[in-house]
Amino acid sequence: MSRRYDASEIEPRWQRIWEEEGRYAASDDPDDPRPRFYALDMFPYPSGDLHMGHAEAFSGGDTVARYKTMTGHNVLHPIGWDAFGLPAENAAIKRGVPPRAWTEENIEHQAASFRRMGMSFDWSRRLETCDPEYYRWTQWLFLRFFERGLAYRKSSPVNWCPNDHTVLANEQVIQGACERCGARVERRDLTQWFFKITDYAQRLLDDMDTLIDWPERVLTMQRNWIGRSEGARVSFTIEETGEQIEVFTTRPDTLWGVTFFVFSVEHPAVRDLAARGGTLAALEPLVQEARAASMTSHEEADTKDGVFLGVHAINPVNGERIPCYAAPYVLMGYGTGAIMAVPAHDERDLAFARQHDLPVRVVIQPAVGELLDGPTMTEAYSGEGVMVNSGPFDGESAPASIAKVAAWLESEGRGRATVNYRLRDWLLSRQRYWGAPIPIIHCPTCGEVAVPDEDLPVRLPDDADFELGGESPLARHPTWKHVACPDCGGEAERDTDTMDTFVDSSWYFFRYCSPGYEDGPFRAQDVARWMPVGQYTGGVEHAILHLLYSRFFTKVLHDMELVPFTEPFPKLMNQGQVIYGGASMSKSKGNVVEPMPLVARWGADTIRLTMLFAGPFEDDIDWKLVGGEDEHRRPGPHAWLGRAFSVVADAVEHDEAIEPPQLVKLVHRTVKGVTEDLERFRFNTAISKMQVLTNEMRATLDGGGGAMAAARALAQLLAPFAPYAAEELWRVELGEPDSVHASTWPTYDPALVRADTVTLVVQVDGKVRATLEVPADIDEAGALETARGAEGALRALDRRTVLKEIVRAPRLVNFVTK
RNA sequence: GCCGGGAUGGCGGAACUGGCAGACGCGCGGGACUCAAAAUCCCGUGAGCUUCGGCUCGUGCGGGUUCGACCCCCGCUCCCGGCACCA
Repeated sequence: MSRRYDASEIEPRWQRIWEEEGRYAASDDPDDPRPRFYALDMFPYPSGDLHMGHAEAFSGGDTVARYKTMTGHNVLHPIGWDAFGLPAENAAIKRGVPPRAWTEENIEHQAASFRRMGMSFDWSRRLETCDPEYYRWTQWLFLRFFERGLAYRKSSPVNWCPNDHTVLANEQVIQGACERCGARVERRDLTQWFFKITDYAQRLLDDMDTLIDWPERVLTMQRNWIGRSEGARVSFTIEETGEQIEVFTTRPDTLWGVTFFVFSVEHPAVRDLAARGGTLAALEPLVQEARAASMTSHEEADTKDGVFLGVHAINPVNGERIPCYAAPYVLMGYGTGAIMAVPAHDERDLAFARQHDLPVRVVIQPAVGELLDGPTMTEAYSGEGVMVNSGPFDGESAPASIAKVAAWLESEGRGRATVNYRLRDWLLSRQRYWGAPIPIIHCPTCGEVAVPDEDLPVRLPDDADFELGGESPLARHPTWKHVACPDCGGEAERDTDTMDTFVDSSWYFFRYCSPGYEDGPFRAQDVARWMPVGQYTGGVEHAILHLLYSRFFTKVLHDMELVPFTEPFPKLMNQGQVIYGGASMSKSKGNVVEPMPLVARWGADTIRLTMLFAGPFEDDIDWKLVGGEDEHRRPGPHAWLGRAFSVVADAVEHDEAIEPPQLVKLVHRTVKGVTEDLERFRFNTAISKMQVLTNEMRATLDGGGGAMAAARALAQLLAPFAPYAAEELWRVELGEPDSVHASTWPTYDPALVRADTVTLVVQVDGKVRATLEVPADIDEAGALETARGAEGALRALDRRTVLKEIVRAPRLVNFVTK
């Protein structure tokens, strides 16, 4: 009756044929009339083979790309590799394999797996960031940033990973530990390269309003990371030295409540002040402790710790003399590294005040009748209220008065309104080998000199020594760094650091538009045609790092007039994680499931469908629950594909049988539903609708009816999800000459989608008492009439008085009796 | 602590604008086919009660709005994720 569904035979056959046919190449023909669509997946990092996360993300991305192709778009669906980075270098150290060899091997492995998965990539645009023809342009972009003052070198305290022997960006430090290896991050003072992303803080924030198709959580994370706060800078004078020290505060309305002053222990003025006040010995341990901690996290410190510096500050608003402290709870990395302490209205200041017996003065009273008392209060009050003890501002309501106070400070020359951001400049130097060398030459006479564009790329030497310790591999290389200065010709040295790999990944999506272009990173007209990206798909782990950096790069390129837009990815879709047994997969837990063995066992289509059917794309998938406890048990989607083959084969066998109108209508409804679901990336419900169609086809065929139109629609609707099975159904079972993936997405007739009859629900007091099939175009009177006659309603209404009738023809009638 | 997202059968999930809660699938139970098993197909499957007609309860908890609430409002609990002394 029906042939057996055998993915292991079907899939490799079509994979080969598709490659011979050269499908999936995007057209750069400017006369191609089709609208363009750029379907982009976050490019993978080549460590080992594909994992379940890749399988999930790329299954979704490929479904979108294939759907867009079938709906008449000229689709750009490229693939490449984020190929620089530490794991390659660590593998080299551990196993003696050169980083390039290790990387290439993994890439070939992953590329083969992607092909096996049936991904519709345009392989002709494939790129790798470790290719000199790619990093040449990474370096070129660095030099453009350098020219514009957006790449600069400075000495600053930085995060140092003692395990990976390199510095890290703030974004790569998670709770005081290295994002990559988990080692405790140390603080070091080093001279390093930075990108001036802080210049773009406000634009990065403002333009988020246009990213309406981004997940809310990603926008929130970026907003928090940029961390804009409005407030004021106020200058305090140190009584003993006459120095002016600035603080940043979001609450200038509490200035009259300042009772002490606190420096970060790392504040540049602290040592001298402590020396002056005779408290250097007490300060020293706190300084040492801070040094040991990372840049971003001081979690070891207690808010109550701190030492008196022996000096005093003068409050500019009332001339009061207040003691100065140094304390670890004040961060050097935020604001000015010094704060005015208002213990009555700030929790941390209050804790410190109580510990050190400092006065607490209330300057905001909440409301009449609930007066706060400084000496006895146990909780700081940061809410709204009326200003008291605040000189000219007594009686004003706070914090509404902030703008007024800031204006007053400015007119008095004691401060000014300002905006502060948490965002720091992007530290991009890495003291490692496997990255794009920073194209700068340090000349004893000319200083920092850009490598001339024509000398790019600055190539990595093949014969570096990767052993850890001492200097970085490039610094240690016997000849590599020695060059003549491009300006004066004198002896000079190359910068021996490489760039953070996030620099490579901040522009790869532009390169896909102009693969192999030799006169720049991309051709402006190619980018203008293809971009911004139509749909970007990838993991939420890039919510801050990659996505913020790429937005920054795009804005800089826009300012350079190289691209006509300011946001690269207007639409973003985050797939959920694939976990196992409620926990993320990890070797140490022994719960890692690999996708490729499952593909070998059940076929790529089944694995793709299992992932997309398991739930909403953005939700996590627990493979233990959806993949089945027993790996030998046939997955549900595999059984469904088997049924699909059997119904299509039956339909063909009985193609002379009449296709009943209910089935034809269901086909149209299914086309409509699947189309709408795809537009909203609701893959799970799209698949369920196809399953309903399959079930109905089975029933129809069993009843002697035909199902040819349904079979054709099913093959086409299935194509974006299960490309191999759909192709087999289309070309082999249905005998179509050309690929299903080149066919035009089916359309539906709205007249056929509309139902002739609908279910009328009859309620009594909101409870369902009967359901009746009624004509879809029934009017209110007819609906009411019909409902009155319903048996269930009559019974329920027995001896009750109907007070009101709610009629919503044709769906519902509700009799209200009380 | 702050911010964001959640909580629906044994399980994954569905319910689009406030109108039949549980689509579809998994699992489980029963049956057909088979010497048998696997595969496949058919039927059943929220809970309790039932005179087998139905009835009652049911979407984390407590209130509210409404003819009607998984959906809207107020107050909680718990879970997941992010940030975390941000002045």
